[in-house]
Amino acid sequence: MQVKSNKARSNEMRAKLITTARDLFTSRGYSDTSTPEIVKKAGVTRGALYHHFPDKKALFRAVIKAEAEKVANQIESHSQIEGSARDAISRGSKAYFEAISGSGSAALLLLEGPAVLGLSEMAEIDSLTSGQELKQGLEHAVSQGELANDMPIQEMSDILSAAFDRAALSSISNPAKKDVYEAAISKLIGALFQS
Amino acid sequence: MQVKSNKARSNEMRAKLITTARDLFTSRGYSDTSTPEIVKKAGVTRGALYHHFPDKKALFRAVIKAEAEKVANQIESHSQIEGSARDAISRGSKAYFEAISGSGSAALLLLEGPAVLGLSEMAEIDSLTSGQELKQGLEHAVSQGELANDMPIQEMSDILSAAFDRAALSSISNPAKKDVYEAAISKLIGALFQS
DNA sequence: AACATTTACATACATACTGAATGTAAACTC
DNA sequence: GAGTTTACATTCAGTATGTATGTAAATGTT
Repeated sequence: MQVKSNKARSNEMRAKLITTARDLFTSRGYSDTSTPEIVKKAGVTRGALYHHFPDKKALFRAVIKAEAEKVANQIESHSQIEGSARDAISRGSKAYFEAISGSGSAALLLLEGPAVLGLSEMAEIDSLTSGQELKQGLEHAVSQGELANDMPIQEMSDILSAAFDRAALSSISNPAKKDVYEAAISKLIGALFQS
Repeated sequence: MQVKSNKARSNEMRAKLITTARDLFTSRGYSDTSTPEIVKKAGVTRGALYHHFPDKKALFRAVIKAEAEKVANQIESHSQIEGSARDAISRGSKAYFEAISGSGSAALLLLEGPAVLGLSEMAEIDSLTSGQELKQGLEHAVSQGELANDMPIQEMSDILSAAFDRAALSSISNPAKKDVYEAAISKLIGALFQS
């Protein structure tokens, strides 16, 4: 009689490694977190880690993907598509702002991720999770005539999301100014729609 | 009779280490560049490196500061303070965009720097070099009545510069779209001033 | 149900890197 | 010009990554 199936064992091991690594990467950063530390805290050996992940970077990638999905889920649960396109974007950006600044892993997603995996891979991960929402919002706004149709949607969405990311990061290192950053974002969106 | 003064030796050694490290950090990133590699390419030993810099991160910091100054100098040589505040900001942002995307070390300054040194230290370095220009431009615009006086200048400058940075990075990984990103930035600035 | 094979992991090892300690020749000080 | 400091080179200790190997349990086969 078997105690546990291989698939279950693997899933549990992967989950344990990912969540443990997440905590350490979050508190100490990628390069200052060693694989011996991770496995020690997880109560396993490096053999397990290197059985499931080809290298340390792959574990990091898995952590980033899991976190990106968490953020995406939280956003989705707070987004409705009603009212004007502008309102939808305002709500969406606010939801993103809250989700990422409350996630406890903003630095991971917005600083370490791009540096370790590169911008293009991060963009790919984002596009699979939450990155599409803003772009779709802008598309909708253009199709509704709320924005000029010469708007470069992809690129504007790209640079706007960078502005949102920075607002979230700055809010975290300076919580007293969170409202001001939120206001700055609102102003920016408002300006875009008024022009 | 002495051949070379100590001060000169030190300056030359530091310069050699910094420029060599710059090239390697740029092409392979911070963590994938080892100090043995750096000193080998520079034709010296690790003793020299650790004599001049307390650790690898300090060398990286010196590289970043040198690059930030380069960018700042290039911007300064292209900036004039004439015309409206809005025009000044437009020209300034364009100068920044050109300087950073042509510097060959955009990824270093915008991706590795924040991840390795942290956002707050990078903000400090920026403030000593080029980071003040946008903020001053916005201040000027408010004082001239070109922008509403309830504008949160510091925070808007912060998130706008993040948008500029992203535009530069995206332009580098997708050079065909450079003009479009430039246009997106112009549009964003224009929107801010029109509202 | 018995045997063969694959999976999941632990252990052991080779290699490489960081940073500190130590040594030495040249430059500066008085 | 003797003593001290500076600028490096060399050596060493500790630790990290990734790989090779070993082993027990699970799974597949007949």
